[in-house]
Amino acid sequence: MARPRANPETPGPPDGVGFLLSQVGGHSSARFAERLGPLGLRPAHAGILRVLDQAGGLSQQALGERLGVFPSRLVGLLDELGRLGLVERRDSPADRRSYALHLTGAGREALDRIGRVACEHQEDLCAALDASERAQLAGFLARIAAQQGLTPGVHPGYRKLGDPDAKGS
Amino acid sequence: MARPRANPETPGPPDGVGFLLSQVGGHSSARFAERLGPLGLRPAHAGILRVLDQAGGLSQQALGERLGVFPSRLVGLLDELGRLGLVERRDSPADRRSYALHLTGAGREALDRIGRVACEHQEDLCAALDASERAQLAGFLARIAAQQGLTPGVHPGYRKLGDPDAKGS
DNA sequence: TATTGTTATACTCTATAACTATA
DNA sequence: TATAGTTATAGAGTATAACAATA
Repeated sequence: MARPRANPETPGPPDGVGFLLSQVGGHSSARFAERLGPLGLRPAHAGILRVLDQAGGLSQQALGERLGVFPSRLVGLLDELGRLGLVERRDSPADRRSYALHLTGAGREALDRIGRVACEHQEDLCAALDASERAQLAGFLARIAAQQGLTPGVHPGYRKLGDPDAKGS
Repeated sequence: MARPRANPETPGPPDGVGFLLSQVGGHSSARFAERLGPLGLRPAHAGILRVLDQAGGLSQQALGERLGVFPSRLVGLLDELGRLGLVERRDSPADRRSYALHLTGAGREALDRIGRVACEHQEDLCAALDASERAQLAGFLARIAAQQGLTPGVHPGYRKLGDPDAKGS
């Protein structure tokens, strides 16, 4: 009764910012994953390398908490990174139960390659925008991310269940 | 040898537009899925309802091709939508193998509810931006989507493998 | 013989739970 | 008893392949 709403070119929310963000964001994720494939890595690996580059010596638990990954999942990811020689599980000096995670030299090189891949990716993705527009877009997205409480540099794909900060209801 | 590159506040691509799009886009997808939960629907259902609202009478094959979904996956999704009474599989007049898919009245109502949910979602998501900025953002995203060859209104989450248009290499 | 939709199967990914060893 | 990491198990989701009915 309110309105028929059928077939009116769908002008409302379906083409709104919410959907466009999901759509273009999903495309960006998929394309980045494709570009990472030839390096033998997935996006989850890249995120770990990045964190360890900034904060070497983390334990698996600390790393898992920072990214929002379950410990059991982290085991496999670190196994793969170890097999590729990019990350080392060194014995922790104080506590013999835990490891101190460190990037190897090859790990830092891989991170450089990932950075170049990310640059190419971004270049391709933003081909429709000039430099000033890209800066504006980055500003908008960073503000949204901050207001929504997203952790800088941490992809929500890591977090699957059980937010630690559930104050909403 | 080139550069140490360790710990320099990560100024380069990691905080670039490519990552921000993935991050905020993933967040948008996750939050929208949460908001859809109480309606008993997932984003994939919403996309189907939307297409059928615009193009009623489609066969499952035609719908699958438009969205990039495998036929076998579509069966389950349409079963669920049928069970909820939102979509009807009517007999096709010409070809008795295929169905003609139609939204029911309840399906159109559900689509209205989804529209309201999407509006709330977008409102919450863009709280950091004023109206003019949201319009600019939407413009940027629409231009990127068009240049990247994304189909309007179709989420890349449907497409999992085997692009029909692989002309790149 | 080709096509529409379906069912059956297998595979990937990830969370939950049980377990080992240290503390 | 509690904690770090691991292994084992199970569940969700989805692609591939085999199938029945119709063309």
